[in-house]
Amino acid sequence: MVRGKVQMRKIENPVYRRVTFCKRRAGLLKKAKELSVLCDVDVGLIIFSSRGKLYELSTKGTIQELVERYLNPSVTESDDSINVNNQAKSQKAEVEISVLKQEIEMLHKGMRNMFGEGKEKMTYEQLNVLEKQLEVWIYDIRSAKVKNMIQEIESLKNKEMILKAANEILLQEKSAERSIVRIVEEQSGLLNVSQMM
Amino acid sequence: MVRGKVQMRKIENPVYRRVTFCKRRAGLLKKAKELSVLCDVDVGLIIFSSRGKLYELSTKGTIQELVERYLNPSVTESDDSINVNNQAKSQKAEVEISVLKQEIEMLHKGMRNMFGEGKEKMTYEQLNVLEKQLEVWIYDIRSAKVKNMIQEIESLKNKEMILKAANEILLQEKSAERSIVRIVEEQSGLLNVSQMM
DNA sequence: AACTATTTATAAGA
DNA sequence: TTCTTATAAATAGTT
Repeated sequence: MVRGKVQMRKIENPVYRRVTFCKRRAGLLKKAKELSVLCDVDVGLIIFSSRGKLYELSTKGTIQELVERYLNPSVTESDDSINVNNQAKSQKAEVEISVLKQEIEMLHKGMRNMFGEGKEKMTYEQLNVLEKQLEVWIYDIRSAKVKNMIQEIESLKNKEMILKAANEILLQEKSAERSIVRIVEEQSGLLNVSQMM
Repeated sequence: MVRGKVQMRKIENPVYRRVTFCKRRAGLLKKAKELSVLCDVDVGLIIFSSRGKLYELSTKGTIQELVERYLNPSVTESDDSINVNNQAKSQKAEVEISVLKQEIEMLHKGMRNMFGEGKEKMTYEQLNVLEKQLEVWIYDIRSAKVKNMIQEIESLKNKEMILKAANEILLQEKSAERSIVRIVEEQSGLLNVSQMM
């Protein structure tokens, strides 16, 4: 029988783990079907056991079709820009993902720390004070340091753009001067002027 | 309260149906996560509401990856497929972002609940401990975010240096070519070559 | 796989 | 939506 709450972490004993997997898997599949029937929605569910065995349910078509149905609606772009745009998107997205992951990591850490100790007593008053404090800290971080750094980044990006433009102009001028050299060479009958250097 | 068994068929009243959907969906997602954690398995779950809204969970990578793993155990990237792949990546990333955002939302919710429910418990002593932990937490967030920005700044500074060096080289080459033009002018007896432009 | 003491989910009500 | 609460359902530990 059930004795106390179940700790939400991997069951280490492989026998118990397999039994629990079997029971809960059945329960999950049942619940998924029920949701689909009761609420008239489409549900796809895939479960990979640790040894690669697959259990799946999809209440309409195949799982793949469900996934495609999710992935497809959001794409309407001009043909030309799709590749570039996709790559840019992909990169931006990767950055965003890493930022979000960090944020999650930090939140997890914070939660763990808090739940580790924060079990006993604290007045509502005290909690309010603490919460305010937290908000102030967050505000400080966001508005002060981050702002500064964003400015620096912006300024560097500007510099980069200016330098790139300068480079382009220099390259153009250079090629123009090369043409002059070539013309002069032709007019003066000299060959291999560059050997003079 | 629950009155008698629930009939396993579509709930006709749209209001009840939506409420039930909301509750059972949350339950199903929770159970799916629990199964994943307790039994160390990978779970993918997609739910389409009747109005096309999507709710999804995937405990490892994206749902698409899970599906791919099912359909296509060994996926290697051929040159041809890079574009397609970029698009897929971009979309995958979007899915992942939505997942991460959901997770963050949940964590925030958890935090709020903690503050909301922790009424009138916790001694002053424990409050101090918690305060210290919050400080640590904030510090972590700060250093992580700042680290990211410092990296970006470093990378931009590098770019700047490279561009400056490139500029210098271009300038040198340009002036060298000018010299050549001058020499050629002198040797060929031509004047004001620049007027040719 | 079957049995139950418990926990967990959730339908209905607010 | 969210919360509360009575009841149904799921399931952990045991046999």
